[in-house]
Amino acid sequence: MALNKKQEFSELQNQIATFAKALSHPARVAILEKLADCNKCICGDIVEVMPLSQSTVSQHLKELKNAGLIQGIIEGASSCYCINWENLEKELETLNNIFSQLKTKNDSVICCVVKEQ
Amino acid sequence: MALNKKQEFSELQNQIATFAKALSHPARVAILEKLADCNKCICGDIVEVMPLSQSTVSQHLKELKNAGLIQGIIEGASSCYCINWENLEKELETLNNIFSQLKTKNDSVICCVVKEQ
DNA sequence: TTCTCTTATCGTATATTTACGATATAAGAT
DNA sequence: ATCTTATATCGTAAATATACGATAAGAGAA
Repeated sequence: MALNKKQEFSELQNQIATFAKALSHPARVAILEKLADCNKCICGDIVEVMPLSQSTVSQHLKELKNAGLIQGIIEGASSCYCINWENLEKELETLNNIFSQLKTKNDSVICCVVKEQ
Repeated sequence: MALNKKQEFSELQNQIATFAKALSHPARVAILEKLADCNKCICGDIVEVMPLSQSTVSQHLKELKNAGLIQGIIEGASSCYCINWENLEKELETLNNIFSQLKTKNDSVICCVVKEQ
């Protein structure tokens, strides 16, 4: 079957999973690094430094855009991409917050003791 | 085709992608929340609160374990799972570090200007 | 207009992920 | 020894992701 059970989880759980999924391929991490690095952010420049075809890079760009982590604008014949820092930092904060909350909870609880081996 | 190109990316890019992939399904986020919350961490307790079958939950637990985010020990007939905070926090820090470094770089650069629309 | 250049999308093949039921395994109870 | 209980693994079906070449679409040059 492999039915989609994602809607059975909370909004927040899905939000974190969606953000993480956007970062779950090294090519997309590499694209974000390149976008932060280059001062023109032209699609072709990204393709040039990636070990992937133009169409595959375009697909990864689309996924990052859908996740809200980057923005793209058309500049004549080419497209210019930028990191959407507002969203990216918001997502990062959500991720950090949830784990620091969990840590606090976990510290006050006697959980299974893992013996050193 | 769909050849695996992951080894063409850097160690760090792959490390981040692997961590993100572990968090890229809401069920695995839910498991981490449950592990932080319950004070017994028995596999069956997790299965009970999840909208998934025992075998599927077991599979997700295995992935979290492979990513180093949780640890499991056998306690008689059942298994007890715990969050591996040391690894989890290390991975989170790596993620935070890379983006704060990128942000610093990006701030000093004239990137494509996105017009407000 | 026609040619070229750039990027997005389509079609498609393959790989991986997700999900479940069935089964194996191992511990504890009877 | 047999039964039960708990969990991991196997087998498998379906969904999704990854990757590429081909093609479409739109801009700018000739």
